[in-house]
Amino acid sequence: MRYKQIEDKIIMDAMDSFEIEQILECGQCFRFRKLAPNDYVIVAWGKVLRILQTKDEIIFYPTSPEEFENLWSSYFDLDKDYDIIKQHLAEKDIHLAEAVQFAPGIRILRQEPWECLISFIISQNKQIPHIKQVVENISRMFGRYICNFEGYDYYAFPTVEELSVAKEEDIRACKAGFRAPYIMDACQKIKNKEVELEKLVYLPYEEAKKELLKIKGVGSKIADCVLLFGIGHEEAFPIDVWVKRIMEYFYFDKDTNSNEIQAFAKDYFGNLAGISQQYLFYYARQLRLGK
DNA sequence: GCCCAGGCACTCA
DNA sequence: TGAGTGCCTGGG
Repeated sequence: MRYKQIEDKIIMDAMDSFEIEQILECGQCFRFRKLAPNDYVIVAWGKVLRILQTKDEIIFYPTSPEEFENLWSSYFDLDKDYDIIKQHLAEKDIHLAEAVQFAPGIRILRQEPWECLISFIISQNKQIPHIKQVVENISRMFGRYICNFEGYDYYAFPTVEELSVAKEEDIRACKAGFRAPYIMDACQKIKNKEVELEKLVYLPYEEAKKELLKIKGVGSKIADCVLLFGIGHEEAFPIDVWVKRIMEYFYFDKDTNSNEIQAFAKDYFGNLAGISQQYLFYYARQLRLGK
C-alpha cells in the first residue's frame, strides 16, 4: 500500500476498493460522525481519526506512520485485495455483479470484539441513528475521555471492567431499554471468563458462534455480526431483514427461513460469505428493497 | 397518535 | 419444534 506523510497526516492514493462513506454507512460500525460528504471522524481502538476522501486521495489524521501501519492499516483491512474478491463474486452470478458494482468501495473493518458485541446487542429493534446514540451515551457515561478534537469531545468505548460497574438503571438511562439486562449478562459472562472473546479467533466458526450464543440477547444474527466484524471469521453471514429480503429476491423467489438461507450462503459463498453479505446488504438497503 | 425498526427471549401449542 | 408476541425508544 502506498502512502505519504505530511505532518500529522497520512495520505493515500484513492483506490476503487475504498469509499469511506460506503465503509462506514454499510451498517458494520456505529462510532462515526459525518462532517460532510466523504468526510468523517471515527472513534476506534481508543483513538480518534478523521478521514477525508477526495477524488484522488484519502487523508487520515491525526496519526503517524507507525500508528497507521500498526493500527489503521489493519482496521481498514488494507492488506486485503478487494479487487480480486469483487472480480470473483462478479463472475459468480449477475446479482452479485450488480451488488458489487453498486458499492465497490466497501471493506470489512476489524473492530474491537467487545465493543462490537455490545453494539450489536443494542442494535436489535433499532435503527442505525438510535444505535449510534446509545453507543455514544454508554461511551460518555462509562468510557475514558480521549480528547477534544476540532471542538468536539470524544470518549473511548468502555472496557469490560469499566462497563461492569454499571447498574441496570444506568444502562437504561443510556436509552438501551430492554437490552440493559442483556448488556449486564454480557459483562458478567466476559468478566468471569464464561465466554472468552480473545479465544474465538482460534476456534472454528461454528464453535465460536456457539460460545457467543451463551450470552443473553445474542442470537444467530448478532453472533454472526460479532464474528465477522470483530473476530474476523469471514465465513460468518449475518442474516437480518434486509439480507433475508434480498436473498429471497435473488435466489429463492419465495419466503424462506433463515436456516435455509444460512445453509445456502455457506455452500454458495464459502469464505466470501461475510463480504458478500456486506455488498448485498448495502444494495438491498439503498434500493429499499421490498419496502 | 400510531407504527415500526438491521432480533431475541419467552410462552404456548 | 414452530409460530406468536412483547419489548425501550425515537423518527416518520
